[in-house]
Amino acid sequence: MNNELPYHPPAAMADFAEVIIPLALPLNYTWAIPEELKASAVAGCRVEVNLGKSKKYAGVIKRVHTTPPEFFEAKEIVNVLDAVPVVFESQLKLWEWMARYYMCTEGEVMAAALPAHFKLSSETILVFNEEAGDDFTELDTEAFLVAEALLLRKELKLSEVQQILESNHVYPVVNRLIQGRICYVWESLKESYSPKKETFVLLHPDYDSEAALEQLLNSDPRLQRAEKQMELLLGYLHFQKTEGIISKQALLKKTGASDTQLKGLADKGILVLEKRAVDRISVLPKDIRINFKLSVAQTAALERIRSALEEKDVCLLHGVTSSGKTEIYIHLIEEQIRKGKQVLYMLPEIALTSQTIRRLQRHFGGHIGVYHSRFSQNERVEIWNKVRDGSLKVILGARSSLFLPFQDLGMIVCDEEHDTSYKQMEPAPRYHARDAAIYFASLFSDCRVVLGSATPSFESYSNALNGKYGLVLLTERFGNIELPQIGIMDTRRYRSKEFADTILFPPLAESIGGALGRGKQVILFQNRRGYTPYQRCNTCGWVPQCKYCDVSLNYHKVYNKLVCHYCGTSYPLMVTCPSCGSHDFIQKQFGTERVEEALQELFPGARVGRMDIDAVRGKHAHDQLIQNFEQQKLDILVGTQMVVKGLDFEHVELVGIVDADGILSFADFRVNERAFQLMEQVSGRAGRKHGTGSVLIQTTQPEHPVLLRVQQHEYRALFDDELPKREQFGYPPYTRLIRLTFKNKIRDVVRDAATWFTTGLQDRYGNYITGPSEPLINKVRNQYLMELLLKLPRSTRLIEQCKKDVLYHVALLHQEKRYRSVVVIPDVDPF
DNA sequence: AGCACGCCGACT
DNA sequence: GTCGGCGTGCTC
Repeated sequence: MNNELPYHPPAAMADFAEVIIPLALPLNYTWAIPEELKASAVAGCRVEVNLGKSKKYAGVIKRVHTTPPEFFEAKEIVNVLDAVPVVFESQLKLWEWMARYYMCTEGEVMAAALPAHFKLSSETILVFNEEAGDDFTELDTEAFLVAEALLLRKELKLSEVQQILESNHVYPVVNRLIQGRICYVWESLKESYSPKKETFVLLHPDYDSEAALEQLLNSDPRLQRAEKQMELLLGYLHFQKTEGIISKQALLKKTGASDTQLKGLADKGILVLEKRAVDRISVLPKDIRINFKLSVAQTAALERIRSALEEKDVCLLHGVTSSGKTEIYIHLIEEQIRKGKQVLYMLPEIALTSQTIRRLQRHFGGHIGVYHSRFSQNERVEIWNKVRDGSLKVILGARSSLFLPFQDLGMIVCDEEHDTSYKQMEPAPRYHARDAAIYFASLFSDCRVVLGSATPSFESYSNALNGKYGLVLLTERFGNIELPQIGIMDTRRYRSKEFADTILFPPLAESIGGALGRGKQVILFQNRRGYTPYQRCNTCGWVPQCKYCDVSLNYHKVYNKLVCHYCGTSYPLMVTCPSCGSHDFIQKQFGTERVEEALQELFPGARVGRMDIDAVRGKHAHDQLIQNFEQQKLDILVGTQMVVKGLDFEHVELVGIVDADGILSFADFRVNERAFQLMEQVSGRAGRKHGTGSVLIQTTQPEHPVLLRVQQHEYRALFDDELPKREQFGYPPYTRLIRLTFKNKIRDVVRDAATWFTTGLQDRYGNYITGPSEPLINKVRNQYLMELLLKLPRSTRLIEQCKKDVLYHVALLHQEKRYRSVVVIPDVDPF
């Protein structure tokens, strides 16, 4: 990897700019810099450019130079949109690296990196041609309607034309209007970030002097008969003295006055109402408060991390659940802030609850900023700017926070580093935030990475064992709480008819009852959402399928509908079987909703909460649910993966894993690693503060080796069990994977394309190719799929070469007429 | 990603 | 005959 940036000539001399456009263009385009913009067109700034016939985009200048393009005439940049670059050189380097490593375009990276509000949209506007007059009799009905509106309004957005015509197909009409010279088209870039405005109350400058104010209060005739207004004014003066500037909202709330009273004072010119832009991010005092003591074990771990980071760029902290890793991070973060450096603290999206945020804020106050997908675009722009100008020192964020414009980064913490949500699956860039973070850190002079997990990914763990990363172990739970007792329960004992519909078998049911009886809480983990996986014809066994995807539909009880979990399409319930005409449908039961229902039958008094994407879809629903459980307003929490993520509940005594078989039967080389991580993490939710908790696992394979490892909390042993198999079958960490997905709406075409493509790679990479094969789900959104897996030895040179060859062969494939429309999606390090 | 261009089926 | 469906190629 070449980290050297090309030499930048002084800005004043540069005539051309290489610009990244937020599109999947295979290479960056060049625009000419007009004389008047030469001073302001610098790398990292956004520019407004024309692309194609009429479209405008806001792109980012990657570099400026003096080499005129050979094969085309460069168009001129229309405008420079930023006085200060929105991104620094290090972001541009990260984008470039990501595009190369993950085989996508820089434009795709840019689209993912920038908050939507920086990616200005071009909005077509129709402008009325004044010379057209007002005789529209020659026009057809539709064009007439639009012309009338234009005559009246002079300008119309394309979206407004759509409204007028009640149709999305307005282009022909617009074309006719342009042909008839009724209007012309104007493309304007619209800045969509708008600062939040709040109305503030000020005293009119006439009363700035003590004397004038006194006169106003004592003898102004306008206030003599307005008792309420006088009251409000006095209230205002009081708050102004104690709190300085006050907003209208706050004033009215504190004084209990009405809007009318305030307006009265404003109309008399005594008070002034003024709209001002305010920060959306509430400002906390910027102090650092470390008011806890590390345990002996934590202190030792902290020391070892420090010394490991003197030699290595990355250190893996392998600490059992509840060992207090966060406190260690807090100390590490504090050191960086004191040095004036910035820190990025990454967590899986779902773990970014207000619980975690508040915890960090308690220590770092206003130094900390939070960045994740539930924030509005306006909020993201504000955080972006504060990271860029250095006023935020610590960012607590999900994977996309890696893209923030850090200038002086001293450390990146990647907590729960094994978590698969660090990998973006769809769309491009399909990057892994942990791996990209390690590259990103290398761009700064002195920036280290700390990875933390109770169940490290095998990749990271083997990097630690082979000395590439430092390794620090923390084997003791904070406060010396013991790890939970894990019971494995063989459900094959309950095969008789009477248990046909049972999902919570007697031992688990009894344990739940016991815990509830002691006033304790219970978490039940069920790996599947929805009520039941499918509806099935009881006569012929037919199962309803999605029209666009090759999957069975899931039944959702709340909506009383069938839903496809791949494309989201919902269908009404089946009444008649299309295959045999029977009306007898059964619902094979499971899923979180079914567990919830079983609980209500067994424990009618218990307060049960359900946590899965369906139940917590709203913005704050997830937080709310956690809070309710935390405050013991709920007794039992039933959930999918979501309950696993870094939550800390004091009163949970029992964790039940309803169906371990489902977890153990995934068809993936990583099943065992995953299953262990999942079960170990769920178990970690038990007994975090008051005594030992217990875990009960329901399974039909009680002798399964992974379950035995889980039972003994033997991470290392599991790693040692699994690694030889990885080596034998050529999987990570011994190899690097690249998965290629082929997509087309004709099944035979994808199949042949995949085979044709594979043949092309056979010569060089024959030994490393698995497939092509049809994936388990072979059709999604009406497109048939084929997959090819490349298992490459870990030689950077070979991998780089292979990526180039793959792209070249994709180009060759597209030269074949039959395969022209086959889409090939590379996924590097798929998960 | 748009959007224009161009080539085949069902309509005034 | 043409209107409009979508498959294909191009944008500095």
